[in-house]
Amino acid sequence: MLDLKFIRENPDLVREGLAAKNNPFEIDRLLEQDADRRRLLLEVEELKSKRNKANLEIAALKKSGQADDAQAAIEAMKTISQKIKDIDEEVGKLDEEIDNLMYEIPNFPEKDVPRGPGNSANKVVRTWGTPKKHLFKAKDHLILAEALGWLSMEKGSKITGSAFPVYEAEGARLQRALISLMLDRHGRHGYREVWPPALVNRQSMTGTGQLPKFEADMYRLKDDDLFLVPTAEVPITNLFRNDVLKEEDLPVCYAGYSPCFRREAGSYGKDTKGLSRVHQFEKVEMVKVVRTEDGAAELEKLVSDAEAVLQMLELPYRVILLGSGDMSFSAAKCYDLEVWAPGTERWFEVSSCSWFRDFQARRINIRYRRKDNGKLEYAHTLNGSGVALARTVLCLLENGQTADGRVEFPQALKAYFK
RNA sequence: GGAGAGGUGGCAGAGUGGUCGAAUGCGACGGUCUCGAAAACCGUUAUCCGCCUUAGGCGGAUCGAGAGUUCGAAUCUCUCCCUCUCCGCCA
Repeated sequence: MLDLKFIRENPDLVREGLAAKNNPFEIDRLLEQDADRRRLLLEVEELKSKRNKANLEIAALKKSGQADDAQAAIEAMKTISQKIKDIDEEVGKLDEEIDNLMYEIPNFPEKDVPRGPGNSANKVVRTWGTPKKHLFKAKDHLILAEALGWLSMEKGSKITGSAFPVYEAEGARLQRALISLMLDRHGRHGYREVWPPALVNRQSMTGTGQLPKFEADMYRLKDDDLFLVPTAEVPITNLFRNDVLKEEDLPVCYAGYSPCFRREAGSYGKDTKGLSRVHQFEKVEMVKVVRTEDGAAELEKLVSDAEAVLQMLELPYRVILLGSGDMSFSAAKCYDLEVWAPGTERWFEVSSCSWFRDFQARRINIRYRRKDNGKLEYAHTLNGSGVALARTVLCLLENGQTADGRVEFPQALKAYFK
């Protein structure tokens, strides 16, 4: 969430940012409630101050045996106490309303994020490799992999439901190999490997912003009020919930694998062929907690760490800086990595790298202590896929296919097939 | 799943209705002493919010979370969460 004080002091800046994000959130009501709250606070705190003083007097009177005077003071305090209770209740109501609003206000984009509705302002900032064009008629990954016995959507729908892929033989080993390759590469570059739970509680989902707005997109275990993680971002970022880190320990970088579960409610029939949009996929996620002044630079590093994986896999890709209208709720700046799939003949998003500024840290209370003055400060958080398996597998299959229906894997991956 | 114990400041640990934001010890930081260090001694040692303000000051809140009783709650009552021990079950 944003800083209420910041909104109070920079209402125009916030208005512009939210409008650019295609979410013209009405902050006037919020500011009014905030003013009301502070007015009431002033009033009730004065009463509480009075009460605290009276309490001391009552205690002193009782101690010195002046029971009558004490009783009179107690009687006098009854009305004040009642008044405090009433105002507190009002303040409490306002607090709740303000809180609810605060949770619904999206982050505003950085200044250098191109403005525009929807994906209209998205910008390709660089490309790597040349999109492959096979000399033969390229198959799409589904036909290819089903023929090889590596993938079955049908078996998945029999045992679970639609869009739950089953991988077999080389297809299954490919999953395992990719996870290892990615974790190894990130481990060599300073990311601490972590294997988080795939189920998280409501608090964690709220902390990283999936709740309350997107509950319908999540799988939920009703009896325990637990959720299947949509990304390892949730458990890994929440690892730091309520923590106070030392400035010297930043940046902290974690990389972890988790299965990712997405209900994709409302998107039935939209690019649902094969592996392009599934309810369960595997992903290695990178998460960083950094100093406020390092956020921008760390985002660039994060993107290049995700790119490194694609380069190892010899997959041609492009880097897209998302325009203001296409960014997620919590992001301040975001890059997507898209890989060309010559069979399906389109680009697939296999990674999304975001910088949240202190938006997440504020929700979830991740702070760090400054070394020079000992002050506490909200940290900046970032995360990025490094990278998502299902679509990467899709791209590996379609890029690596041969005229006779086999698949040639990149050198770096072969080491993991031994 | 059953039975029991417990959650207090960075840690250990006292506190069962009234000058308790909280004794004491340890740790950390600053200082005295020392060529330097140790020891000893002295001092400091949370966070959030609001108000006035240049520094700074004043006030409020916080003892797992929430609700309640009371003039007044770390202390009493209720609900929830978590941790530990024993038993059962299990990979």
